[in-house]
Amino acid sequence: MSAEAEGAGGQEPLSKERVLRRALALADAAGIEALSMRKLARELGAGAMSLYHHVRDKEELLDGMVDLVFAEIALPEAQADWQAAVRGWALSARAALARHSWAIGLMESRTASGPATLRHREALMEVLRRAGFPVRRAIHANWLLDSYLYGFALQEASLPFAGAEDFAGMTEAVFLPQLSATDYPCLTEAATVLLQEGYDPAAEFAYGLDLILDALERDRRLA
Amino acid sequence: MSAEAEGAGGQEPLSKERVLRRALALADAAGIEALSMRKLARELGAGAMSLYHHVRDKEELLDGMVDLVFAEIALPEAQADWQAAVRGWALSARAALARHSWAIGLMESRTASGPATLRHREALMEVLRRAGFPVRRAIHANWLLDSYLYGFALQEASLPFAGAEDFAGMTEAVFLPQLSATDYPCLTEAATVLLQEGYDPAAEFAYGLDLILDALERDRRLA
DNA sequence: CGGCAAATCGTACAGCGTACGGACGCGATA
DNA sequence: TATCGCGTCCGTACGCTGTACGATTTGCCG
Repeated sequence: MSAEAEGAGGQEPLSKERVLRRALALADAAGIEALSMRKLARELGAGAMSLYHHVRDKEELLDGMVDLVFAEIALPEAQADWQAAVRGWALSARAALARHSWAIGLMESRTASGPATLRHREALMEVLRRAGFPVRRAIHANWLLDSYLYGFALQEASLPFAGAEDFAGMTEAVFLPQLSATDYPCLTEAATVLLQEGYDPAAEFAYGLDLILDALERDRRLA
Repeated sequence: MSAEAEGAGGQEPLSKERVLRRALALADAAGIEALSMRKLARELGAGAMSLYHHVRDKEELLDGMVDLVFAEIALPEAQADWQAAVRGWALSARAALARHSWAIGLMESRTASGPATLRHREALMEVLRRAGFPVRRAIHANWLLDSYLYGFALQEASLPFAGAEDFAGMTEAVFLPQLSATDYPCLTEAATVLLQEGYDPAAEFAYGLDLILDALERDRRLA
């Protein structure tokens, strides 16, 4: 069942790359709290301490995993329409963070950015500068976009359901009864509406993103 | 040095309230990773297992701590100007999350909202509904505002420096050398500008917040 | 073959969350 | 007053964690 089969033994030699990829897979499958050095080593058909020849710490492992997630994000394409470039990048980033929902929670404790993360920050900043944002406004825009992206991912990760089908059942069975309709009228109203119309994280994200992009374009024009 | 002095013994009896407050103080002082049940109990002048009569799990402890932080946030005042109401709430929320920077990282793993958290969500939704947002748009606005708030707090928490004075030294000593100016021209440009002008998280937050509030007001009017 | 460096791993240690069961004090009941 | 139940407290123990240390194995070069 667990993936360490890969033939009969851990033949292919360990490497940072291989360790990181397995760690990512394990976190995806069992959650970040289930990722321990011993379990990871077992999956790789190795002893626990062998991992430390490819990774200084568990911290370094986690750093690498986050950077791997960022490497999945499509870089913003250099094109005439800066809004389209940023939009594509943001949608891709949200999807990646949703695929690996443990990653966003790791970011708070991680202070050093990996190469993939840096490359994205650089590319985004370049798009903004090219679009005509002065440095200072480009910085503001960058903070705003990153904040929205990370915050949305954080909320999405902390939702108690995974897919759209879980949503209906969960809301009806857990949320609404728990919510006193007299204490929280507006929230219950919102929950019932969401229950009827369904809930699509990607669409929700796009809605706010477009609002922000419009606002930034106005900001750019009067710069 | 550690705060368990409080006289000569742990005279005042334990209570969930007291446990939570101490836990919050410990996390503020030593970081969330330093918060263990044993250490917390020692600070309270109690045995480790005594805590479990006031808290089911460490999970429940963390839930309670997060809710305590939310209780520090000023509820949006019901006033004519919905933008001012939301603005005050958001600024207060960002400040609280910055005071307890461990809180935002906890949110990813926490799915159940405490009473203080629920009250804020309800109050914010009520302000939006009263301002004339239809249900669906109010939900969008709520997601957008929460996302920006949480994302900003997350970024602020993951900055490698604490105050404005650390910032200058850190940037000069760590960031810029690490950043190859040829590989990351836009980022180095941004860093040098920030270094000159200084960096104020509260002001940065307000900038993006006002952009969002303007965009939402436009959204509201054409609803 | 010898030898050396890199890679692997067994053992051990301190610390973690917490299950379990016992000890204590206190108000209600007989 | 004696007994009971109950809420609170806590000592001990178990299985797990990250990882320091030193021994062993492996692979390559002469």
